[in-house]
Order: sequence, then C-alpha cells, then structure tokens
Amino acid sequence: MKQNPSKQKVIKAASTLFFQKGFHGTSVRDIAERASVNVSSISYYFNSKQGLLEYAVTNYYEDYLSSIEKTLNETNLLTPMDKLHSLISTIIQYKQNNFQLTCFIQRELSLDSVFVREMTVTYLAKENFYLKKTFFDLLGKRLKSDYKQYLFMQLKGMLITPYILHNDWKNQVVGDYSRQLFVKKYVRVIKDWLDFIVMSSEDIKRKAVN
Amino acid sequence: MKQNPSKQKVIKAASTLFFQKGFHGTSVRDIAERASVNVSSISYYFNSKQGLLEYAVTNYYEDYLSSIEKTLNETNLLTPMDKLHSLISTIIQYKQNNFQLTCFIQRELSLDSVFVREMTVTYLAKENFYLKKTFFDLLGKRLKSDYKQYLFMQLKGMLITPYILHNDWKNQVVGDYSRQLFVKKYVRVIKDWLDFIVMSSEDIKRKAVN
DNA sequence: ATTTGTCGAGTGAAAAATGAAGGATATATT
DNA sequence: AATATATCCTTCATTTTTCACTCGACAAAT
Repeated sequence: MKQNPSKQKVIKAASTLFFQKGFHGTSVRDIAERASVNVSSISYYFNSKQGLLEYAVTNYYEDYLSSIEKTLNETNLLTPMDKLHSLISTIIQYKQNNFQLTCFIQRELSLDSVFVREMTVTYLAKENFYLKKTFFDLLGKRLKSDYKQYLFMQLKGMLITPYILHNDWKNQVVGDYSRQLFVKKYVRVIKDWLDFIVMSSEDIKRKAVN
Repeated sequence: MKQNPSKQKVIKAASTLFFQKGFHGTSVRDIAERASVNVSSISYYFNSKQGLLEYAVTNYYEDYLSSIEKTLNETNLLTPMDKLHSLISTIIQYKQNNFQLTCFIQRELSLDSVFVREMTVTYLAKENFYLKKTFFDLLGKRLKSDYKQYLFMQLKGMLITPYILHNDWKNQVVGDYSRQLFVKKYVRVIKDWLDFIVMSSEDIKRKAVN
C-alpha cells in the first residue's frame, strides 16, 4: 500500500497550494517546486494538471464515501437520532483529517465546469442520498416537505461552514489537540440543533392530535 | 447615475463569468466577448483585470455595508431579537439581489491572497463587527463565551450557505417570484433557530437561579 | 477641436505539455 | 553470482499554447 514517495509528495504539495491559491491560481511549477520534484514528474504520474486534480479529488471522495457507508452499516440498529449523530461525527472527522482538500474541493465545487458536473453525479449525489435518507428518517412524516428541505439545507450548511469560514477560525483552532476538541464541540452544537428541530416537530404533531 | 453602457456590460459579463469559472479561470478575452466589447476596453476602463475585480468587489461591499448600517439605524428602538431579525433579512435580501457576485466573492474570499486580506480588513471586519454585536446583544451574558462563538459561526454559516450550495437550489429557486419567496422562507428558518437558542439559553439562566 | 470611446493587430511573458536521454532499480538469464 | 534486460523514475531542453496588456489609428460625442 506504500505508494511512491514522489507521487505522494506531489499530491501533498498540490493540496496545500490548491487550498491557498485555487486550482487555476496554482501552476505546475509551483507544485513541483514545493514538492521538490521535477516539473515533468507531474506529467509522468498524472499526465496533466487536470489529471492530478482528478486523482486527488477522486481519492478524496472514494475514501469519504467509504467512511460514510461504513458508519451507516455499523449503526443500523441504533435509533435514527443516534444514527444521524454518528454520521455527522464521521463526516466532520473526515473533513477535519483532510482539511485542506476539503476546503479546496468545497470551493471548487461551486464552480460551473464539466469536471464539477462529473463529480456531482458520481459522488455528491451519493453523499446527498445517504445524508438525506438518514436525516429524513429522523424527521419522520411530521413536517411539511418544503420546510424539511430548508432544514436539510441548514444541516448541509453546518457540515461545510467550518471549511468555508476557515479564515475565521484559523487563529482559534491550532494544533492536533484543539482540532480534535473542535470536532467534538462542533458536533455537539449540531446535535443541539437536531434535538431542537425534533422536539419542535413533535410539538407540531402533538398540537395536531389535540 | 446612468453609467457608460459598455462599462456596465463588462461588469455584468465579468460577474457572470467569475461566478461560473472563477477569477483565474476567466480570461479578459472571455469577458470582452461575452460583453460584446473589444478587449482593450477593459484596460481602458479598469486598467487591468485586477482593477476590474477590485472595482466590482468594492462596489459590492460599499453597498452591502450601507444597507446594513441603514438597517441598524432604523431598528435602533426595536428589541434585540427584532433588530437581528431585520438585519438578517436585509443581508439575505442583498445577497439575493446580487446573487452571482455574492457566490463569487464568497468563494474567492476563502483563498489566501493579498487582495483577500485587504478586503478582510476594510470590509469583512466591519460586517463581522455589526453582526457580532447585534447577535451577542441578543444572547446576553448567559452562555459561555466559547459556546457563543460556535453559535455565531453557525449563524454566519446560515447566511452564506445558500450562496455556496447554490447548485443544490438552482432547480428549485427560479424566477423572481420564487426568489423573493426564498428570502422570506429562509429568513423564517433562521428565525426559528434564533428563537430556539434564546429559549434554551433562558432555560440555562432559570436553572442557575433555582 | 478636444475629449472620450472603440477597434485590430501585435508583443512578451507565463504556463502547460512534450520528447528524448540518462539513471536507478528490479527481474530474468546464463 | 555476474551479467543482461526490462521497467520505472527523473531530468533537461524545447515547443506550443494561452493570456494580459499595449499601441496607434480611427470614430463619435461634446
């Protein structure tokens, strides 16, 4: 499983630079220099700059979806709430472990390109499916479908916010310890919100019965 | 107030293309072609591609901050909750009216460049200050400062989510009518959340007294 | 007549991609 | 074990493409 060190070095350098300057804002020379390899190596391993991007992103999402699927399997017997809670925890954990790529991909995905559309159908659709199913299982059939959509958007927003507003947090979250602490606390904050919407949707149900 | 049509055409074309392909992913030729003007016009009006960017973004933020300040002045006598509610409404409204630029700027702001840092100190700092003050006034001194920070991040996340996950919504929100409807409904969803956190923070206070 | 705006051609720099050659390492052959 | 061979990796030099920006001429408006 131990890959070629150069190849790995390139990916690492690319992740950092793409994160800082974006895909188009980074040149292959920059990447090569940062990785301390020759420019041509990049063509050799990935054919092109685009190839490098695709390799990195594909890897990221393959792993990401595996984690999600694993969690869903392992939590099959739990309550909907516990299941969703585990899922959220897994997602935030993964994103935290792949911080730079997460930020970069999140940003790049809001573009309009062939590549983005491809990623959307192959990976994002799945992620969305899993998350939506788990979330809607929790909500049940109480709320209006329209309102549920908005709540779902709110949930998705919470899962990406730290990786878009990372500039707001870089001063506070530093080092491995505080990074793990962040995961714990942030998942807790989302959990509070979940408890609230479940509670208030039960209120609605109760009112409907009376 | 009626500006040169060419200049406006360029800005409009640039907004669209920057939104779709990003700043570095768009060439001045692309912009010129889409705006049906000669390439040289862009240098003529804005000196450089960077100048065009700065012009657009500066305009955007000047207007944005004015709206915010206006709202804050007009709502001075209201309760903290109503004040924050108005502010949120104004913000979402403005972003919705400048949809493409909002999405673009939001994305570009997560980069690491001199320009971003400049925008941060001149505009974002102010926005943050206003929002934070209004939000913290509402929360009072009940909650732990740490937890308040997380809630504030959650709020900020809600204000940007629709402009990052816009791909998720472009099928549902089309046309002016549904756009206005969106503003109304989305602000409502945020308001529900605000009610919740205020309510639960009062719970904590009550428990502390007993 | 002077300012203001438009246009096409052109320049130089930057960046991506290519291709051939050399070196290292592993595998096979005697 | 020693040599030959094939495969993988790295490097340098070069080509091709893309792109931002300039220049000078021309037209329109004031």
